[in-house]
Amino acid sequence: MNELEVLKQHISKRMSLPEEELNAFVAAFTVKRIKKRQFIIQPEFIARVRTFIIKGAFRSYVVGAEGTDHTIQLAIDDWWISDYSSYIFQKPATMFVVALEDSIVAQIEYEAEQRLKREYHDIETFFRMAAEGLAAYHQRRIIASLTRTAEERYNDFIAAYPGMLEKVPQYAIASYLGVTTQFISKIRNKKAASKS
Amino acid sequence: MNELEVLKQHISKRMSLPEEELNAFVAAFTVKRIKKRQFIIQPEFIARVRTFIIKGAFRSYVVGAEGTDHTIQLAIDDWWISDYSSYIFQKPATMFVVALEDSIVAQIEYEAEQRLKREYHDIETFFRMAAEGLAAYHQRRIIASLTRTAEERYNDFIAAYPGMLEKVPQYAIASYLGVTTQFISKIRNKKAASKS
DNA sequence: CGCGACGTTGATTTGCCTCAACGATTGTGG
DNA sequence: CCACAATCGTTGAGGCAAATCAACGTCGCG
Repeated sequence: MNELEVLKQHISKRMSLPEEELNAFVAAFTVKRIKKRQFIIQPEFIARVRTFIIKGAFRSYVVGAEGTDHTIQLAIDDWWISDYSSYIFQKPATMFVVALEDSIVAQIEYEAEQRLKREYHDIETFFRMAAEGLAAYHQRRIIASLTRTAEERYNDFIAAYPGMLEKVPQYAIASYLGVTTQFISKIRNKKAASKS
Repeated sequence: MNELEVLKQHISKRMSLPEEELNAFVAAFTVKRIKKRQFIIQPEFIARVRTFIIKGAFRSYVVGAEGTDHTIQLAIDDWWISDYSSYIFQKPATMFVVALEDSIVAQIEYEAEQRLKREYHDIETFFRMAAEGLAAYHQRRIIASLTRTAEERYNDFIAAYPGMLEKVPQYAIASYLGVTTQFISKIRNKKAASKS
């Protein structure tokens, strides 16, 4: 039970729901433990659940034609992760989603989510707002990729998500930003040099 | 009235609504004519309306530090356009949105949209699905920018949106794809050469 | 007609990648 | 619990995709 408390607070911070409704919502989730390097989604399979991270870290990525992988999302405590398109449209995934460390998550089945949204107007609203926030977030990332250099994007990233630096390996951040790990490395030691 | 027919069909294609609800929805929109080069959104101002394009073409863009502009969205008949973050969060815009040709649009006020979503569960659902679709669309663009070369992105773009090529000037497409017009030009004449 | 908007072409430059080799951790099987 | 292998990050040399700079052609429109 206790672990779902985190999810409960995540929800009520965003939207005030009547006690009964909040309980019905949270009750639809199942807590699960995921080991480091374990995949929760793989290409070809349909993402049947939406995953909330109670504690831990995940990375979603696609593998390009040349075999290099590209990070689509990085997520730690109190975030959601999935192959979004696969989950929303219930079509085969194109991404991998893997745990970067031993994690605890809460998952809701697609059908259960649909039922809740149908039954409770407020929960429909909750997911509408979540989707809007996600669209806005994606758009900021697009703007950053169009307007900023690799070095600026790295600095923006660590300023915006300081928690990520500790939990997430360098190569994941590099590939999220669309640069090589070597280049990140060069940025870092340039910064270190300029500080002394 | 007649012009709102296009909007009506756009909505009912995505979601079947009871006649009464559909009418209430469409009635909340106002038809407007916008001249080429006219701005419907500018930085600093709050985007108070969501705009559906009945006929025409628009471009939204931000101006980077160095003064060059970067296209965030291109939209033609049967699409929506706005400074999304500004509209959703009712905060000052950071983008320009400008008509690329004389256009006819249908606009809904933020408050009216909120009221409709509160009153009709189905309309809440409509906007939830719209936001999800947008998030998925943005995500595809992010994946393209991470995994594909400029040339591939250009070819993908014209394959996916052939209608854009005719209505939208080259420089707008270039800046949407994150490349220069010169580079697009080189791609095109390379393609022309290989065809002969 | 003349000017501004739009596109083209070629020469040069650059931000970031690739390749390669090497430390420092972390993890794991014997 | 040690040894050896992965995993992860660093450093440097060389290369390339796409940008920048510059000059010119063309169309549409006031």
